[in-house]
Amino acid sequence: MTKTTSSIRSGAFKATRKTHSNESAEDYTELVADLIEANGEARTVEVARHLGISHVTALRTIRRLQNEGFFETAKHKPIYLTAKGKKLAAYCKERHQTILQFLNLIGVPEKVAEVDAEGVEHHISKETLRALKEHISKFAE
Amino acid sequence: MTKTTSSIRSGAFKATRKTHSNESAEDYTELVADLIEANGEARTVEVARHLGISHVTALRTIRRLQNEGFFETAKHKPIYLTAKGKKLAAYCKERHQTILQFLNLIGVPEKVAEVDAEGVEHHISKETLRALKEHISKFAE
DNA sequence: TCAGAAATGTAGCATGTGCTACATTTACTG
DNA sequence: CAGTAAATGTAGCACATGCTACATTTCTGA
Ligand SMILES: [Mn+2]
Ligand SMILES: [Mn+2]
Ligand SMILES: [Mn+2]
Ligand SMILES: [Mn+2]
Repeated sequence: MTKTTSSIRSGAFKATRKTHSNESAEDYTELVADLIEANGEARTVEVARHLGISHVTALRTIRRLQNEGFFETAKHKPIYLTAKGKKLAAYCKERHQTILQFLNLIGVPEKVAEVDAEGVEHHISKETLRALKEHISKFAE
Repeated sequence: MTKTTSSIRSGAFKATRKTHSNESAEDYTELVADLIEANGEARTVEVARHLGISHVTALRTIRRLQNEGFFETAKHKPIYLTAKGKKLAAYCKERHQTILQFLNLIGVPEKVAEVDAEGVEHHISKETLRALKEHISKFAE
């Protein structure tokens, strides 16, 4: 008997891996935008503190994201968002909010909702985001 | 002016990183269980094909998961799930299904739903899963 | 102003996961 | 049962992200 090879759905796994490779960009830009709004500027140590990682890891990742065009920064200077970075941050922040709102709506405890939203957000496509929004308004009638 | 340090929510980021470190275990055990059900056995190449990665990467990861007690296997032999592995696979499969069902309910297109579910699932806590189920039954009245 | 604190940066290490190239073993098929 | 195809395994590379230890620069307050 030859193997049925049960369909092969590698596409979803490939997409998930691609999403993961973009997660830092999403979390870092969103966080940097928040810090700038809250403190007037974003500094590496502060990014590290909020992410719960060492300042060295934050430094290196910020440098990579600068090379990829999300940040602008110089030695011993604060971190600025490029237009590309601002756009990504704004999209992520809005998406993050929508997800939190949804989790809230269906009765997930606040603390848990915050954790789940932080992980889930990166995997929510534009289509699902739209569906979530529509569902929220429909359900909150 | 001293920095406001805008709350510090590093807990959610830490939890997300921990979740990621467990993702392979979840996807691999679920997939291996599926393959055993569909084909009678699970082989490394087949796992690799379904995940869309090289057989070498699959081999190495399966070995790690064996050391962590999810699989049992020997050279040139198929992959078996331990009790621990079976338990994880069953939980993940059920959760995966629930999420797909929910995405379907709110009108996300099939293909997109499959991709989103594959990524999102790992970040859905027991609390959110329960809330999702309740919401599904409430909404599908 | 200037000494100590805070921030930034470098060096070097680890782990997980991705790859190709090549070797060996097992399975299938004529 | 021999020869080929498929599966498995090894070696060795890359990259992202985590860490500590230590060096240097900048900021700050007495
Ligand atoms: Mn996040
Ligand atoms: Mn976020
Ligand atoms: Mn998955
Ligand atoms: Mn899954």
